[in-house]
Amino acid sequence: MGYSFKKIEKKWQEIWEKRKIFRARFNPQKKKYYLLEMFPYPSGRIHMGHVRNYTIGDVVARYKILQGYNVLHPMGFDAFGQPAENAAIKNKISPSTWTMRCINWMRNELKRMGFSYDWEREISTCKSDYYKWNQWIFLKMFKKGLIYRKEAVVNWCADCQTTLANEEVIEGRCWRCKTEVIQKDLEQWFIRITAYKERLLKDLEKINYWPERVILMQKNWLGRSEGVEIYFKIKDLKETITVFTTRVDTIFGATYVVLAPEHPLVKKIIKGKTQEKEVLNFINKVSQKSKIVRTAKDVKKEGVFTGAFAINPVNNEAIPIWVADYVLMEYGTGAIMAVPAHDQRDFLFAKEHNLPMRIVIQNPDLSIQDPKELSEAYEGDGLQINSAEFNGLPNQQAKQKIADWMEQKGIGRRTVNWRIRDWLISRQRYWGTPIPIVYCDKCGVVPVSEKELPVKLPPRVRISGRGGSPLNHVKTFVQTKCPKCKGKARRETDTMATFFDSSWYFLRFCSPKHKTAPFNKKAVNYWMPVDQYIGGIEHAVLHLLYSRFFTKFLKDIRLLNFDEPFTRLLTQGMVLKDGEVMSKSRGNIVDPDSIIKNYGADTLRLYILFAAPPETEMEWSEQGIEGAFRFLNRVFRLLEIERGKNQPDLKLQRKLHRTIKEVTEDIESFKFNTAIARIMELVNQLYQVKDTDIYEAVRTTVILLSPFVPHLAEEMWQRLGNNKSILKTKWPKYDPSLLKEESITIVIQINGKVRSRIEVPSDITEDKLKELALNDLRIKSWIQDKPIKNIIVVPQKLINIVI
RNA sequence: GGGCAAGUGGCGGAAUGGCAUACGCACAGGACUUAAAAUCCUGGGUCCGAAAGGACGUGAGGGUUCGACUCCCUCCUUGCCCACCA
Repeated sequence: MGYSFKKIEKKWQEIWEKRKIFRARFNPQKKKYYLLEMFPYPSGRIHMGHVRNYTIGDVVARYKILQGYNVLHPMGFDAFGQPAENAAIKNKISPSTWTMRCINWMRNELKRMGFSYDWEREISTCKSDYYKWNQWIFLKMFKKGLIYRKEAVVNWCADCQTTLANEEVIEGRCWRCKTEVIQKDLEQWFIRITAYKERLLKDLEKINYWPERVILMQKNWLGRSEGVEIYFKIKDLKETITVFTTRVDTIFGATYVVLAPEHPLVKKIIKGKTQEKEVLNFINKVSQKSKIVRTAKDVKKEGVFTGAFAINPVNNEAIPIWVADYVLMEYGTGAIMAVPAHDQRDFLFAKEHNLPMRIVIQNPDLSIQDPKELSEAYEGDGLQINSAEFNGLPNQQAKQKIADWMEQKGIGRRTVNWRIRDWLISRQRYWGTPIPIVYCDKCGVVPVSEKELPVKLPPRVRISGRGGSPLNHVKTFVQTKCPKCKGKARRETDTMATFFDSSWYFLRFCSPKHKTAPFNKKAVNYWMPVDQYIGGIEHAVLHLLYSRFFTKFLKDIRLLNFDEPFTRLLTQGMVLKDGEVMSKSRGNIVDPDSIIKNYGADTLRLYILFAAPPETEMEWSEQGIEGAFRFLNRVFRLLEIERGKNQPDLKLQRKLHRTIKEVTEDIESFKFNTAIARIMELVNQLYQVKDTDIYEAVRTTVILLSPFVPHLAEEMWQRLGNNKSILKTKWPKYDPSLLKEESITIVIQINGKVRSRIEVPSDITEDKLKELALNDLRIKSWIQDKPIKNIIVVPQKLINIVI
């Protein structure tokens, strides 16, 4: 029952489409607003997370349209990727057919939600007119030396049969299938994102409207840390071990050195030593372990002595060199100086293997001098001891002095270490952008020339899911001519990681059909940067960091005139059911389609916006849906209330204008839940007034509601006698003179507790107010004859009498 | 282990130094109806009290303030992010 949402929603969706109401036109005369939501992977069905994300965006888009902005609000599909291959194997259809089917299905679902997209700008990354430009950008980066191929220890997912970027390894597991990731030695393509690390860090300061925690996550991911590189000569060998430390103040306490098992010097220093075999066995054992086992908390740190010694350059002491699994090749130099008295990990390892300790920083609370008395490492500040000429200095000062001294003597150097690695982008997969590279026996690695783009993905490829890149088996693809010497050559068969595709799609939306470049420069410099970006927190590092990097690169090759792509970012909260994230594996999914069918898109939109503020998690409730539906019916019935004779009284006028003010401010600050609550209050009041002409009030209410429930608003708008779309009207303005009440309730407190309330004219003087308060009967009986110490008056609000 | 959020009625949530619990859900009562649904109206933190009214009350404890859900300190719980990061 209820209003006929099915008919109404269909009707307006057709009208919007027919009248091309959301078509965005390039127009430098008009102030632009680029609103973007993260485009979906076309899995086939939209889920509540999508609905929430896109509804939030749609409110902003429609609000900005009513504010008179030239709004760009596009949608597309992040269509390459592995699930399509898995589906292809399972359903015996090609990834392409499967993906296109999913896209069609999803586009329909999105349209049924009534979102204000300019569908003429739709893009799919799996189409060659899109991925051609992936290849083009790849070649530009290649030319600038930002793309290289090298053999490296890489993350390998045995289940997906492909490599993974560091960013795609979550807690030691594949981000997609959760299989434990192992390390493999492979030749792979990398993007030198590290060349941009300083700018990626520094420009975070320019970003003022992102959630603080996203900025922080990016900072942590870049992981800049200042320290000192120290050179340890190896005794009886012409080699040097370089270690990195942030605690150079503890150098005099270094009692051994540890190399990562993968460290290239290990094999050299054990050669011919009695320990050689034992060390090799140990290295072998460690390499068998997956990353998740190796970094597990409760696992004991293991290691072996190499038989070799290193010379501590500050005191020429010979200290033993160990190999241990707690030192990682990926971080720093893959070698550390161990200071067991002042580093808990070194402490535990030293205890386990009976290695010596030396205290060099005095703990001010605990004057232990004998390391045997230590129960744990002391990592705090204190005065230097056992540190030669630096004794007695506070360690933070000593840090600087020791670094200066080491630099002078050439035994160390200040340096900055970063956590971020270069970005591994090759995947041994079919459903992705072919890497535009050719291998020629004569000329070596040769980039495909721009004119030959796109290197098209061949259709009808057998995908087994096993045994490396499927493109390897496609002769017509692999066999090609060398772009340089025209001789026989072989194509690269790896494809690009799909994060490459999504790192610049927001630029393509500005001119999606542009033929001669990835985007039209004029269009992109008009629409960009994205004014408001909306999506999930899960992309806080991966996608957002890569997109920032692409933008900076494209600026450097003079295609863009800005270097940050997203001005504002909103990360929406997840949709929960029974306190848990909605997911297939938990079986607690609510299908948006069934809600649309039973209550309509407007009800779904209203509920999802009203249930919680956009940034926090929201709990799904079927009863909440009922409530939203009931409210919309109540709104719709406003049309049936007969027009009364009386003009709206001041009370209603004031309510109306206060509501305009509050709703406007709430939308601006993304407090949609309270914006809707304010409108509900207004509607409640419209039902209270009797025999009054509420036409104007209803008209305004409908506009205020239109960003949230656009179909219902359009229908009511039309029935109120308007023949143009409500989107062609203007957002209402409030009359400031109507915000002031003529009488207000003042709270009277005694010692901070509410004891009485009085109604007074709003322009009352302070003295008059005090007098009224003190003469209030209830207050009088509270005060009696107690002395009044103080009276605090908060204008328009309260008066506090201290006795 | 480090960092960042958050903790308010039976439930979702509101209030960011000034009336705690707006708005909605659920619940209860009433009106309409032959009846039900729908709709409309009313009620509601807890405890004491017949009532008027009072006491207590925003995870726990302390502090600042005339006044604290809000600011500060300590702790507890939950969530998220990072993590043998040298």
